[in-house]
Amino acid sequence: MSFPLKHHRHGNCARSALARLDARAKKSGRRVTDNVKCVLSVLLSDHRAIGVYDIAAVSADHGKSLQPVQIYRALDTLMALGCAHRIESANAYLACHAEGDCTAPQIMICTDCKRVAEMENETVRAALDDATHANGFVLQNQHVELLGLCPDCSSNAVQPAQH
Amino acid sequence: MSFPLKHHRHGNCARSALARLDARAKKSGRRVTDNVKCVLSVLLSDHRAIGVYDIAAVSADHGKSLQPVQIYRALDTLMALGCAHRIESANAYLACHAEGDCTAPQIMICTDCKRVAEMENETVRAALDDATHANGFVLQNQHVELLGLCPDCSSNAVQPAQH
DNA sequence: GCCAAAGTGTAACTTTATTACAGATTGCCA
DNA sequence: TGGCAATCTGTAATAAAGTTACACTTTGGC
Repeated sequence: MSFPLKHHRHGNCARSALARLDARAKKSGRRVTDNVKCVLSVLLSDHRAIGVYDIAAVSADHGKSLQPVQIYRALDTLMALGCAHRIESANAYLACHAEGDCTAPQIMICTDCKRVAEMENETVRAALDDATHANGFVLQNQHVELLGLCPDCSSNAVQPAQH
Repeated sequence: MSFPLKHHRHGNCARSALARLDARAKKSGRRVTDNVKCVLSVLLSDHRAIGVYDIAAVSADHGKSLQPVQIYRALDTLMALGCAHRIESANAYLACHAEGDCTAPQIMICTDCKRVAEMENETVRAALDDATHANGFVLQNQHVELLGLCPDCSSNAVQPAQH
């Protein structure tokens, strides 16, 4: 999933993410509890990564007060179900917007507007497999975080009058 | 640079890393202060990543007591000179063992013995360039951290008697 | 309706990283 | 050569991120 269009119907993409959570939880025998749903809703409110203590603040604003440990637990569930990702370089978390299984996404992070987009590029995956294999390394898991400018911000950058 | 052989001459690879630090500092007009040299020495003592508070402990054992902020400052210098890398997924730091400029390494981390190796694979780099470009994303910087088993640990895994 | 598994809530605490600020050192050049 | 700006140092306090411990509650299967 690439960067969303400026005026995309965000309600739809949030709704389908919640539906995926339900489906996957059922399949794996986990419960979709209030806390989990609440944390995912906060993550879904934006295509940006958000830290745990900010999740707590937003969630408190919405009338549901959660302690850090409760949010970490909810995030563990969401990540186990592939419904959220952790951005290592930002100590922050992100709702997954991919339709299918999204186990090893490459994550693009705009250094300007902070929006985040995932992709699962087959060529990148194959190149990483080959390169690690050539070193005798058995690849199990990966964190690929790409920093740069999203389409909107890079076109603004060459037209500074629009800032 | 791939995983070191078990009995490689570690003194040599540490010495050449310190020489690179001197050369690069001279070129960039920075000073190689005691603190910087001390922190790099600690990093060079192992092909594993080490956290700041552990660097402090090791360095104190060696008779040089450093506060966290002093170590963070030294690491900033080392990273700016390409002599150290941060492992985002471990909140830990690593001496760079590459000979040339090492601005965007792919880092392999053994989940068993914790040793770390860098590579700068051209095919991976090109694949990431292409994939981001196809999304209209201007790539500036990247964190590629690959978790798995190093050659030694993966061969042990299929011969459990050797554990 | 009982029981084990899973989830909740609260508190204290550990680990990682940053801010603030006053003082010392260095290298340049006037 | 001595003064000054830039850089580096040391200390303390604090912020931010993540974990542990533990007693309690809910849930779903039998």
